[in-house]
Amino acid sequence: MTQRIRIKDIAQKAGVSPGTVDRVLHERGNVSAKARAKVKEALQSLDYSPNVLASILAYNKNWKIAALLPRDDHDQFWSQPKEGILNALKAVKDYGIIVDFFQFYENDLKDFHHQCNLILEGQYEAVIITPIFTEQSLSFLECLELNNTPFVQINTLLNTEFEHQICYIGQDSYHSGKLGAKLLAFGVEDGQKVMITHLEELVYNSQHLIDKEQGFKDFFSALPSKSIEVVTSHFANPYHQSGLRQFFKAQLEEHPEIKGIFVTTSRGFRVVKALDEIKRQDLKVVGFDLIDENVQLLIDEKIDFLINQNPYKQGYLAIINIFNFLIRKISPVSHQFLPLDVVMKENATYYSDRKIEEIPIVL
Amino acid sequence: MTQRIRIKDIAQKAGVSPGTVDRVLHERGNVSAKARAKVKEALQSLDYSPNVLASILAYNKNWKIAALLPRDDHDQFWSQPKEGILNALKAVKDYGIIVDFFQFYENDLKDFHHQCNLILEGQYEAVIITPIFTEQSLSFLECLELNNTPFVQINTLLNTEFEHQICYIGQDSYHSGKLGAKLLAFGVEDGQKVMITHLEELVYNSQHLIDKEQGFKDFFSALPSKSIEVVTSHFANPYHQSGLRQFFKAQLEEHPEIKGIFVTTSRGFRVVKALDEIKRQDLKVVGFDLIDENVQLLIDEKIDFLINQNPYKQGYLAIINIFNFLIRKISPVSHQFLPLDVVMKENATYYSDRKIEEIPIVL
DNA sequence: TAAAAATTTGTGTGCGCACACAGTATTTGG
DNA sequence: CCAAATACTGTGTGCGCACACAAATTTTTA
Repeated sequence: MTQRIRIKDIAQKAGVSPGTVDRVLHERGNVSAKARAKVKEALQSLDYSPNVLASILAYNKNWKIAALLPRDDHDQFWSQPKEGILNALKAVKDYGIIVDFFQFYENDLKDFHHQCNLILEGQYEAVIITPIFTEQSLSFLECLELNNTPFVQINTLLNTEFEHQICYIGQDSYHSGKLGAKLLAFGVEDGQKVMITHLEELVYNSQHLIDKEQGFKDFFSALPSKSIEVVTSHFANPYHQSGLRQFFKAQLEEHPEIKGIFVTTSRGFRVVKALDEIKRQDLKVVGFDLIDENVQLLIDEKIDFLINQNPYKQGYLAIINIFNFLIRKISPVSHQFLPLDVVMKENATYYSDRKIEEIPIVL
Repeated sequence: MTQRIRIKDIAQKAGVSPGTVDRVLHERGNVSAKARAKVKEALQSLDYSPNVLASILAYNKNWKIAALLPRDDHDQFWSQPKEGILNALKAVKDYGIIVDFFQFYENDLKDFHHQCNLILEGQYEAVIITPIFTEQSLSFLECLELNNTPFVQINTLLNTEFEHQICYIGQDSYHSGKLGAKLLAFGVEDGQKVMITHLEELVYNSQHLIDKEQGFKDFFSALPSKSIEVVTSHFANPYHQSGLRQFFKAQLEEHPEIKGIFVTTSRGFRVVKALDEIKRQDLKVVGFDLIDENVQLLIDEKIDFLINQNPYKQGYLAIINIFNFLIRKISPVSHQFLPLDVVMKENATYYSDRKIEEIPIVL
């Protein structure tokens, strides 16, 4: 029964009242130099650390947080950070943390802008943002800077210096591109080609896609053993299946040496579908994200590898970091790169089943 | 500012005193049927959930937990679950959780037995055990059953039914063997051979090694495209480097078709060293665990893949689950299989750097 | 039917901390 | 040198809950 040191114990040791200790701890001033010295010494020698439970209970304050994410009704990927946020919330709700969601249509700049304004009006104490539109996100973050509102970036990193940025949580996109290249290279011989495909509207307004492409290309240009050419392509509307089919047909006719495709978004399953339709099941496919359709194709051996971006964990950690920052006054590591999980048929279930991840919630 | 519902609110709504509500919540009896009904209804309609902070604070009780692990002064692997336990502890120490470590020499049955006895004498409220010796662990767990002491198994699973087992946390060894086989198969052609090597003294008293071997063999016997023979071997003393060299020399001379080696323990780096000494750098090597020596060889491209057993997380989750079980009265999922991480040169740093994992600590 | 016993209910205290306020010591200025 | 201003210090209350104990009510018994 190691007795924990309380403020009262410090006060006794220093020969002052608990109130004085409290003043020193919170730097509220109104403490004589002599008393402060005695208290500081007692704190040191008894190795005091506050009982956070009691502290929070006494604070009796709520913290409002805004979460700006794409809507998850069309794209299963975006339901995962949301789920992570909601689960982390279970862990910290007794600490007074409240989250409001602001979700925008993934291709709708105006909607994004609108949601940003709603957040600015709402007076939040911290913001979680998925800055998938580079320019618009930058101007929003500048507003937050002016408001002294701290924020966390998840999923996509805008690598600008901000005073009030708490941290970035997500993948190292550049290295995920490199890893994708390595995985694709397993099945590709000297002299053959590989293709990198972005299925996205505004590719070059999306930093993470640019970074993935760079990593992918750098891997192949640094390969000593084989010479493999990289074909770059993008297709704006991933929901237009017949267009997608035409697109791949044309690309593959132009480059018959292509043996593998790297899909930089979570739409790998659409690519496989298009390839199926044009009877090209022979190509290696490496994609991103464990959404149901992709995992099924992994099991069916139509996708070779998926790289997991840990979207669930991104949301979870965003809340935890905000909690640490706001309440525990702990400044976290500024760039938190989540693991680049290599998912294949043999280990897929251990990633897509999230039952374990929900357990570690500490109330 | 969503006002949280307190016991006081329930009492008011039900027209009774807070004491009565408390009695209903904790099923302490001494409540009339009428009062109980009113309280239960109020609890339902107001959707009460207790403020755990306040609850724990008022309990003012400590929980003693024993952790039985191999010593970590010879084997870096075992320092990781310990580290996980210590970090989880930071998260829950304010809830009154205290851990004592009992560490035994990894090859010393007597020492194991001795540590078990110390735990039994110590009156612990829960136990974390690494049951690497099957028989001896079973008899220890039976003692815990008699004492009504709940426990968590980590790392190795003894798949027996126990009444007081909280859960198992660790890898699915069988499937990790299968995964290892798949990874090794990338570099092996039809008609060639692969070897599985156990570097351990008491192989067949260690359930996880048996399971890995089975998974490994099952993969190759189910392979439709190629026919690859599996050579099974074990070497008792991993610290005897010259013996190890002799051992591999003999094995590889007997089976010159061997193109890859699967090492079922964390001693892959010793295998590579032995292979280096007999000038066989051409073999593919797949091993386990991100200990420094292994990671270095991964970066040097002398080990092709490592499978991460997440030992840190095992320790971390053990504490969290015990916390949930003892304090929050939540019975967790009985078998928590951690992901089978595929680690290679390109993503190694994202696994071996544990700075992020330490952040999510709540509290 | 009254007293004793058993059952049910309400009140008060403490967990460790944050913060308000009252109380005491020190400094300043006329 | 004394009052007023200022600087410092101690005490008390509440956060929501668990639990002990006192008070009130009902039931049992003679």
